[in-house]
Amino acid sequence: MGRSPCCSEEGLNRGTWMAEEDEILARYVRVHGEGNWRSLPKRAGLKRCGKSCRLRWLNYLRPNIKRGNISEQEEDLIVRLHKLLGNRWSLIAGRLPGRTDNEIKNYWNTTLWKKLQGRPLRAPKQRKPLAEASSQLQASADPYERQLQPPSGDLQTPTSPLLSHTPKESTVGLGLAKFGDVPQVGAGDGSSSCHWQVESVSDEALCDRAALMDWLVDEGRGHEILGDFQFMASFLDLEEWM
DNA sequence: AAGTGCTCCAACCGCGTGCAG
DNA sequence: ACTGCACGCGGTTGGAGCACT
Repeated sequence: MGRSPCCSEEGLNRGTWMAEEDEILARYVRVHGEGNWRSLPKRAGLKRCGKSCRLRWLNYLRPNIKRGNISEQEEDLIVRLHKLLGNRWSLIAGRLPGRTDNEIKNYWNTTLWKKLQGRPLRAPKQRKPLAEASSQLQASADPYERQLQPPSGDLQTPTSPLLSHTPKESTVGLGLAKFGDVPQVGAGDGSSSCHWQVESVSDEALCDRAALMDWLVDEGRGHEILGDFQFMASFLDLEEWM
């Protein structure tokens, strides 16, 4: 509905974040937690709009953000998830701990897309060290402050029933959770119809959803399903139906 | 060394959705 | 039912830095 004007206020900083701004934001969120982004800048004393603060926190200052080049394993997962989910970067990022949707989107648009099209790639640019602010944060002993990690390739194990926790994805997750057992794809007649069994929504079912996602992403089966987007369509229909 | 073009990625923008009143 | 706010998402942009000439 009504879109609130954002970043229209005069006198707000734009563009690259300064070290001091990072520090103020990180300290504020550490103390007060995430949320209330709109009022955050005023309360924290930042000359930024809430949106900008939220983005900076989520994409850069949040603890456990994984910096560094995307590993082969991560890349492979991105490709397969993209086949499955399309440009739903936040969902894809939900399967790659420490990676942000923005990062994955950028990686896709710059590197993977070209790779898949067989276009030559320039040698991967070494990420420059974080901005000064971040290196200051990095040096801190505060456990809340960002932890820089090399790409570990240690992908998320499906302990969480949902891919992420935003309301939108929760809805998708819930929708899928209504369907219990892993679907059987490919009825043998060449079609890729799916056979679902409707179950009531329960915690158990929600957990099955994680298993389902793993099953989808799993080597071989992923391709089997993804060769035909009928399966994905089921997801979307389901989403609307919810 | 200087100029130019290209790449990458942080940040911005606009829109959709959920929710409270 | 309607309105407005807050937030999240995906697409796009702009500039810093690199490669190439």
